[in-house]
This record gives sequence, C-alpha cells and structure tokens, in this order.
Amino acid sequence: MEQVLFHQNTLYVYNTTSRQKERFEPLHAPFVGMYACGPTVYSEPHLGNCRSFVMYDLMFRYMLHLGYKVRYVRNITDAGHVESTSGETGDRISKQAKIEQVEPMEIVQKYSVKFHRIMDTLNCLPPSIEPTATGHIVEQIEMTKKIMENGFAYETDDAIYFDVEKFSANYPYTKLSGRNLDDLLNNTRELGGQESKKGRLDFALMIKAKPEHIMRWPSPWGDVYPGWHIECSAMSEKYLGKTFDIHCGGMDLIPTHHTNEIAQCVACNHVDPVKYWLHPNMLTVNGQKMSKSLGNSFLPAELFDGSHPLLDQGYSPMTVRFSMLQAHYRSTLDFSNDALKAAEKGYKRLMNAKSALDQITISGTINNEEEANVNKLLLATYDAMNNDFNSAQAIAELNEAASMINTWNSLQNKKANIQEHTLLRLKTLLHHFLFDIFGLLEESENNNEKLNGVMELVIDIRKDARGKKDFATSDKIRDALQGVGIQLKDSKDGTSWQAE
RNA sequence: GGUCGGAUGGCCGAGUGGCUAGGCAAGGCUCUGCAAAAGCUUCUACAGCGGUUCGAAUCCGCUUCCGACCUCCA
Repeated sequence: MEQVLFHQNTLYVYNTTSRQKERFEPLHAPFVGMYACGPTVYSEPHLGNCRSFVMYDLMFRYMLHLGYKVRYVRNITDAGHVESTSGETGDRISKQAKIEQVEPMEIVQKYSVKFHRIMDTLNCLPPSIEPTATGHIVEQIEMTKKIMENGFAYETDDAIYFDVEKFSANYPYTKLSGRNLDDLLNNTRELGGQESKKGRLDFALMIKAKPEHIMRWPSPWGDVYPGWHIECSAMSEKYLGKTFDIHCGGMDLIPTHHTNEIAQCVACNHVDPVKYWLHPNMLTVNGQKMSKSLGNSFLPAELFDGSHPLLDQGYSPMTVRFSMLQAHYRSTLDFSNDALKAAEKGYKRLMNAKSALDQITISGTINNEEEANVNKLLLATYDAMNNDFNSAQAIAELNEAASMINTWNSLQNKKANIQEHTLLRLKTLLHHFLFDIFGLLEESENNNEKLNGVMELVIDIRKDARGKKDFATSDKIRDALQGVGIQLKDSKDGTSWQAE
C-alpha cells in the first residue's frame, strides 16, 4: 500500500518565469512530467555539474515520496553542442575526439559511463528516461521543418537558423530571462566568426556538416548535425508532451538555452511548453563560479580521495551530497575545506542519531511538552520541503530531532515520554527523510559480517586487558586500529567501532 | 558597458516584519585509566547610511563591495 501524501502536503516551487513561489499543481495529477538538462558528454562532470543533478534528484525523490507518479527525463547531449565563439565551428564532442584521437562516439561512450558512475556514487536515482540527442535526430529534423513551415526559421549556406527577431514580434522572447530585447539586439559586443545568420540573436537549429565532420545525418538540407537547443525541445515533447510540468537546469542556462527552447516549442506548437521552470544556482569556489573555462573545477574523484590541491583530506560521497543538501538549491554554495569538514560532522551526527533512535522506547507516561515538541517537528520538516524543497531548513529540523534523541539516549533507561505512535512516526520520518528523500546512505562498514566478527574478538581482548589494567596492550590495540582507519568508541555500555 | 542577483556571528549556511534557525569551530562541563567518541552547555550576527512601521535581517531609497549572464558552461 502506497501512501499518497500530496493531498496533505502542498508543495510550493519558485518559478523562474514568474519570479515567485507558486503552488505546485501538476497538469495531470498524480502524474508529473519533469525534464532536466543532462550533461554534454565530452568531458568529466565537475562538482558544480553534480550539484545540479543532486538537486534534481532531491526534487524527484521528494515528489515520489509525496506520491506523485513522476516521469523524470534527463537527456544526454552526445551531439551538436556547438562552440561558436571564434569562427571555428564544430561541436564539443568532435573537438574532444580530435584531441583524444578517437571516434566521436568513443568520447560519448567514455564520458557517459563516467557520468553514470558518478551519479551512482552520489546515490542519484536514474531518471525514468534518459534519451540521447543522436537517438532523436529524426525528431529534431521534423521539428526544424515545422518551425520553417511556420515561418520562424530560414536556410543559409551553412545552417538553418531560428529567426529571433521575427519570433519576438509575436511572443515575448525574453520572458524567462527578464532581459530587455532591445538591449540584447543593440549590444555592441562584437561576435567572432563569419556566420551567415541575419540577426545577432539568431541561433542554429541544424548546421550543415562540412566534409570533414564525422557526426552527420541526411536531411532535406543535405548532411547536417543538430544545434544544441533543438534536442531538448524535441525530446521533451516526445516523452512529456507539448506541455509538461517541470523543466530544470542550471541558472546559467536561462538566458540562452532555455529561452531558445521555449522559442522553438512555441514556434513549432504554438504553446508554452513548461509550467514551472526550476533553476539551481551555481557552485562557487572562493566566491567564483566553478567552471571548466575558469580552471577552478573540482572533479568528484579529486574530492573523494583528497588529491585536489585546495583540499587537505578526502571527503566521502555522502559528505559531499550532505553538504549540497545543507544549502538551498537556489543559493550559491561555496565549496571549501571548512564547509566540507562541517558537513562531514553534521552528516555523522544525523546518522548517529538515526541509529540511536532504534534503541529508544516509550516510558508509558506522556510528557505534554515532549509530545508537542515531537509533533511540531514532524510538521516542520515537511513544511520545509514543501517550501520550494528547502532541504537546508529540513536538516535543521532533523537536527532538533537529533538533540531530543540524544537526550533520550543519554538517559539510563533510554525512554521517551511520548505516545507510542508518535515515536513510530519520528522513526518513520527520519528513515524517509535521510534515505528516501535526501538519498543518503550508511557509509560505515559495520555491516561487513567477517569484519564484525574480527572486531568483536579484538574488542573483547582489549576489554580483558583493560580489566587487568594492562593499558599498554589496550592502547596498542586502539592505536593500531586507528592506524588502519577504525575508531574505537568507549562508552558506559561498552565499546563500539566505526570504520572511516 | 548593459541586465539580473547577492552581502547574515570565527567558518558554512536557513530565514515568508514581531517568537534567539541549524551545523561546524571555540570555551566550559559530564563520562573516562588516559585519550578519542558521545552527550550537555555558553557564544543574540544580519555591508553602510537614510526612510516606512508600534516594531525591519526581512519592505523602500541611496552608497560600497561581490557575483552571474550578455560568448561555451549545470
């Protein structure tokens, strides 16, 4: 039996289009269609990329938890992400293929695999559908044809361009970004390259492939490869329909990629494709956006093993995930040693409280204040998430829970003065939030049976030594274990251990 | 240069005009053979200057600083 919680929990989301929080009402509840811009698989994703994917995962998980039937589509851009800055035309995949001296599809394969591994490591659920651009060339060509038929695109010697000026006469092109169209049109900044497009804001739907270009597909305009924006429009329409609920993507995609996506869809289907646009903010390093071009990227692997020069230790995947959850998705998040260290401790605190809660039972008497505090907290945690997925706030509420749990746990009898079903609800809450919604995992190796057996023995030997006041032996055991990353924790109830 | 968004205690970070978010660090205490771990506890901040209000971190204006986008980026 599945719970449907969305009737009691009204979700509010910040819609970039309206610049305010709106009540989330799916077009066809309980179904929710959600599209997120996935990676361009020409290199390894860095932590900034990962943050966005973790945030989409949080949204996906929370909506699932509420009982929505979510179809989460996240594409893979494996063709056509054009670099058009300096006259050199060509897409990122082809460029990287030249650098690594392999086939473009080898690049695609290599970095798709890496991407999926990282998503697994960070415990992101796989999307419901993960379509690739190369698998949907037909749909993209069809869409381009329709846009041309509708009069919003034109052909030149080198490409099919979208006519932004013509489009903007009929529709507020800059609606999403809030930019002033005239300012954009009159921007004095010089563009490189000698493209044949008419307007400076026009963008390529399809690019005619030069003879040396390997990734190419036949079309009414000769051999072409797709522009970047058209794939998302074509694939979102195919799997979610002409209109759907949620579209996610990094904030940096608003003025260009997402603006153009809307333009394409409207020019093609005459309807606004997306009801709610949700945009996670950037990850920063020393206040600056993490980006490949700035050279300040952290790769996940460098973070996990601590090999990045700015770090003085490694941090586990769940520490990284937790640090991302501790900030709201629309705020910038600054990555630093101190922030990660704090996250590491904070994550352990919650996990420890979760384990401690398993030992807590009810006393049989009810303390009204205790009872009220727990009930308040149960609501507050949901309220936080209902308020535009405020995981930071929700974590703060769970920390309040941790304090209560720790207090009960420090009592001789480990008993709480609350109702039985209230205790049960608290246990359920912690389980749901930590594992299902936040997507955290237990990282300790305490569930390894053989190691458990060995540790039991070692702890027993040390206990005997301590009993005989043979502290040389007991300390030797403690220090040696510390050396291999196992920490012993002495308490009144005996000794437990934890692997780093 | 244009447009948009920020500035919160030692650090990271929530904050929907009134009820000290939270975590980490630091100090104190409990526990302990010593330590670690764990727990309890203390630390009342909102860039500056004006304004609105009974009351402002929150609303408005100006100033300073920072960032993002405008050219590829999640």
